[in-house]
Amino acid sequence: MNNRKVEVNERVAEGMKSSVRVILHVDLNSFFASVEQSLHPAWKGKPLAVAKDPSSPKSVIVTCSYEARARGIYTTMLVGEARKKARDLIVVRSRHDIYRSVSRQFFDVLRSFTPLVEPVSIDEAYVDITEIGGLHEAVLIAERMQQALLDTLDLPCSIGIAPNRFLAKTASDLKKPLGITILRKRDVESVLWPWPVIEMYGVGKSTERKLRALGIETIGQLATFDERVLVASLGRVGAKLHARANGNDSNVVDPEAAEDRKSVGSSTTSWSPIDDRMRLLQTLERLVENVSKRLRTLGRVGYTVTVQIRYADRTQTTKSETLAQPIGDRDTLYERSVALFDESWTTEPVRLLGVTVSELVLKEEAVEQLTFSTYERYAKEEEAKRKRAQRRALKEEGS
DNA sequence: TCTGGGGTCCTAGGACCC
DNA sequence: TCTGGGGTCCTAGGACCC
Repeated sequence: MNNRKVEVNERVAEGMKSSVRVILHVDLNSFFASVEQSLHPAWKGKPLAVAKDPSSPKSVIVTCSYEARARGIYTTMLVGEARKKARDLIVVRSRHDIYRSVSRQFFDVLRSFTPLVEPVSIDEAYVDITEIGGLHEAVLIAERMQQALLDTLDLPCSIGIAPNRFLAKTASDLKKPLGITILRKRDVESVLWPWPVIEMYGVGKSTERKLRALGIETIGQLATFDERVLVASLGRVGAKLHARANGNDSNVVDPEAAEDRKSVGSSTTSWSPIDDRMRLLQTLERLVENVSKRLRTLGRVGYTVTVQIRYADRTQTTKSETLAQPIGDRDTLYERSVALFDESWTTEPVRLLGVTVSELVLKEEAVEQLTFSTYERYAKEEEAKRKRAQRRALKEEGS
């Protein structure tokens, strides 16, 4: 009996009992640097780094080409350090507007294969190809996708093929640049289990520490550990990591997920901490303008404003406020941000200042709500606010 | 190697309502 | 009138990712 037939039968059987899917994770290789190289072909094959301010040695590198990596350059390295390490390094100013627009084209290329595309960040997406081919055509589809991205956008990518998001994501990391890697459920034990837990997507330094306290060092140990103990120690994260270590991930590819942005923010770090209120407010104003502009482009407004302050000693605080009506315009946003800033600033020198607007809604919907149910909501919120203020006053009186 | 800016999701406590 | 349980919203902070 021919193999293909067996495979197809297997697939049908699998599909009937557990709705097995075929998921791709597509990851653009050193995205910003690749965009710059495609716009300046003379830079191809050369060590190239992208930084916010190439003229400042203290600016940090955001991305760099593989040629730069080969010379020991890495993301977050200071421009000054990098130039010392590679004398012939080309450092270019980052141009986020261009990257965002190329990113949209990237997703469009993926959508020309299937609508089941979920963008997850500026340079990566999940694609569910179950309906357009399934497992036995997956490699072919991945190859065509990779070629299409090279042909139309001149961008290299790595693709992971797997039955779920987590494994697809892990697979795309295995071969860079321009890799195509399949990771089956049955490969989990031999491939993933020997790795130290820190290599796993979703495990950072803090979780690594907690896992080590439980005697867990490898993904295999995590997979076979008592899940109840993990949950007791790590909460929901424990259950999620335990599932992943066993190669399981039930999250589906949801094209709508990226549609509703959760927040828009802007922050800036100054090399020498600032303690002058006027200068801090000027910075705040710049941040507010940036956020407001981007909200306008997205056609969104938000209910919650958050101001973030990081002091010279790296301690950090956030102060946020949820409003009765969503805002987005520069003036109101600035006014609320200043109020939040003044409430939380200790007058200590500030290293980082940030403004974020969240609980976003479409502007039209916000207007609709206003004519509809918002009056009610507004009245309720105001009432709650008054009560809160009253209580506060009472408490202060008492003390 | 302690250095950025953009995000998402989770948790926990307090307030409030039913 | 007192007491309790359950659910939701708000806020602050933590962890993680690219």
